[in-house]
Amino acid sequence: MIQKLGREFYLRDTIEAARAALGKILVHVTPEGMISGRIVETEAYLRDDPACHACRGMTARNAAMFGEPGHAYVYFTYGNHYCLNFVTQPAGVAEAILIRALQPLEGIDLMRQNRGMDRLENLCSGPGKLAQALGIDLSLNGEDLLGDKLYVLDDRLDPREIIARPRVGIREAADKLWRFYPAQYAPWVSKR
DNA sequence: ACATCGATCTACT
DNA sequence: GTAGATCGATGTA
Repeated sequence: MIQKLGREFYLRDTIEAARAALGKILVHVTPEGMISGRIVETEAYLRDDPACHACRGMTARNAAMFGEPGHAYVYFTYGNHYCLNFVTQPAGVAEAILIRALQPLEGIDLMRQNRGMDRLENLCSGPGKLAQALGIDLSLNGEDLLGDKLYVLDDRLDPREIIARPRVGIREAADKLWRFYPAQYAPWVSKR
């Protein structure tokens, strides 16, 4: 029986959570139908990390990161794209994991429609892409991941090697290997 | 007020 | 491999 992840999954060390999220299934229930995919790439953002949106305190944009764990933090960037994060750690500790790629599972026709792209490997292989494919925007910022609209299902990941690399698109803390993906899912991730 | 730039993606060369 | 899109958040005046 596959279960929705509980609050305790998110209430812990963010790097551990970023690794543990690999293999889990992200589900968005939309009016057009259910869209889901397996999480195959994550990045950890910690409170004192200069690359983290919250490292200089709370603003209107990053407020969700300071809230309860197990909620979504969605932000808009580059004038075009939304990115989805899961808030970790207790309220007041602003940390999160960025969901960077999915292996498409359900609602693939909807994904193709939302993306205007056909190739399966190009539907969710990047944070902006997967948000577009799943129809995720700012209306889901702060959404409870234990609700019925946007949630995460537990699943087993083959206990093979998880690869750790520097995070993508940041200048600071380039020495930190806080981007994770399982070797066997490399075809679905944003970059090798 | 104004300038800069970003946890990106696509199209084009 | 590189440029252009596109706009809100943030920093500087």
